Amino acid sequence: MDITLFKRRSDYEWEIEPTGGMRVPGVIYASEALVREMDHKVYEQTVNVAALPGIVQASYAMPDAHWGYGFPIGGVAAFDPDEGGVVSAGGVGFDISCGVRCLHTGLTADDIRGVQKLLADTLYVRIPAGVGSTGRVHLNREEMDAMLTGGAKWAVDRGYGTAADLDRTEEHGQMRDARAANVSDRAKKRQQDEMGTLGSGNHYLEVQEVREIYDAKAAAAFGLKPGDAVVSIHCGSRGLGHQIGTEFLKKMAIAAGTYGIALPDRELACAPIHSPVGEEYLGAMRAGINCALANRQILTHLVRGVFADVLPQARLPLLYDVSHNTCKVEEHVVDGKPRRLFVHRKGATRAFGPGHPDVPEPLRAVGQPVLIGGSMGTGSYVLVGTKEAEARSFSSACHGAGRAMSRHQAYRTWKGRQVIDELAGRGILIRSPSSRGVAEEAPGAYKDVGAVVDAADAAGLARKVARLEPLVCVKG
DNA sequence: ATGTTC
Repeated sequence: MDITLFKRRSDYEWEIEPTGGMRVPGVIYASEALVREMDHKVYEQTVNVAALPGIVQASYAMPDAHWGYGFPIGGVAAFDPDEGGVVSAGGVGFDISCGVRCLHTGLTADDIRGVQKLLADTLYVRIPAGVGSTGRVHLNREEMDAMLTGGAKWAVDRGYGTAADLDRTEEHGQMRDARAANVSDRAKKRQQDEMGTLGSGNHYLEVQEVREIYDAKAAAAFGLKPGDAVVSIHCGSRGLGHQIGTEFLKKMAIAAGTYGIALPDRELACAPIHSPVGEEYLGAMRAGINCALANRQILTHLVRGVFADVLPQARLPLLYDVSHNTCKVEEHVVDGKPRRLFVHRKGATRAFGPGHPDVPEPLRAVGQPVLIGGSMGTGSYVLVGTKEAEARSFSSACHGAGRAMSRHQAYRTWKGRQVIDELAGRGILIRSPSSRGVAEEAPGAYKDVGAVVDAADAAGLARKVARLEPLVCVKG
C-alpha cells in the first residue's frame, strides 16, 4: 500500500483524512512495514466504511487487516442509531461469532509430549473436522430454537461443560435479544447436525505450550506460566452463520435502496439499525452468536472427554472465550460523552481494559484476555485489553496473523504432506481430513503474527501477555 | 468462512 496516502499520527497510527463522501477519518493501526504490505483494498474498504450513515469517530483497521467482503477483515466501525446509524451483515462477516477459546490443562508440555501421538490421534477421531462435518448432537426444531436462544448456557444445561465455563465466556455464554424466529428454516436445517464440529479453512483445535511470558502480572492473573500446556479452539457458527449472512446481504442490498443509503460499494449492503430489516438481522445475528458459543462449548466437552481418557489427571477449566465477528451494543465515551453504539468487529477482537464490568471478576483488575490465533507453525498469542483502546478503537484489537498469500497460491506452493512432515520435524503434529486444506494453511501463507501483535501492543490496542506454540493441531 | 457456485 502507498504509505503517502496516509497522515502519520504516530509510528503505529495512520490516518486517512476525510474526503468525498467520508463522514469520519479512516485510521489504520499498524507498523509502517505492515501498512506497506497491506493490499490497497484495505485502504479502499476503510474509506468506503467511513462513508456509511451514522458512523462515529472513525473507520478503523487493525494491524492484521486484509481484503474482505465489503468491510475489511480486521475492520472496526461503530454506529449511532440516533444519527441514522446502520447495521451491516458484511460488517460482521459470514462466520458470525467466529472466535477463539483457550482452556488450561493443569499439565505441562512435557506431560503432553509423553503421549503426543496418541493425543493427536484421539483428538482427530473424536473432534469432527472438515467441510460439511457432522457431530453426535442432532437438534430437532425445539432444541434448535433453545440453542439459538441459550448459547453456551444451553449447552451447559445439557451437560456439555460447567457453569464456571459461562463465567469465562463473553455475554456470560448467552447473547441477549437473540431471535430464533428470525433465523430461516434453511439456516436451521444446515446446522441441525453440525453442532460440536470444527469446520474447515483456518479453524483448528490446538494443544499448545506457553513458550514466553511478556507481562508477569497479567499472566499470573490468567493462570499462565512457561511450560504450561493449554488447548485453543478456533471456530464459529458453521453453516447457520453463513446462511444468515448470505440471506441478509440480499435483504440489506434492497433495504439500502429503500432507505436511500448511497453505497460506495454494493458489498456494503446495510440497513438502518431501527428499520425492520436491521432489527431482524440483529435478532438473527445474535442467534448466530449463540450458535457459535454453543458450538465451542460442545467442542470443549469433547476435548475434556479425550483428555479424561488419554491424560486422566488433566483438568480443563476455561481461561476465556472471545468472538471476533460480531456487532454488539456497547457504551463508549466519544468526545467526553457516553454513547450507546452498535460496534461492528469483523476479524477484530473485543479488548476491554481493566475495571470494565463485563470482564469476569477474577480478571477484572488486569483486563480482558484477548486471544489471537496464529498459523500452525508460528503459534498464537494471549494479550490483555488496555484502558487506552477505549479511545483508540472502541476497545478492539487484532484477531490473528492475516493471510499473506491467497489459498490458491498457497496450494500451488506447498503440498499438504510436505507441510505435515516439516512441522512434525519441529515437534508439531498435524491431523486433518484435507491435504489441500493443510497446504492452503501452510505457515508461510500467513503474515508474521509476531509483527501483528507487536503492532497491536505498540499502538496501545492490547498488551502482550504470552506466546503459545502448537504441539498438536487438528485442522478442518 | 461456506452442503468450497442457487
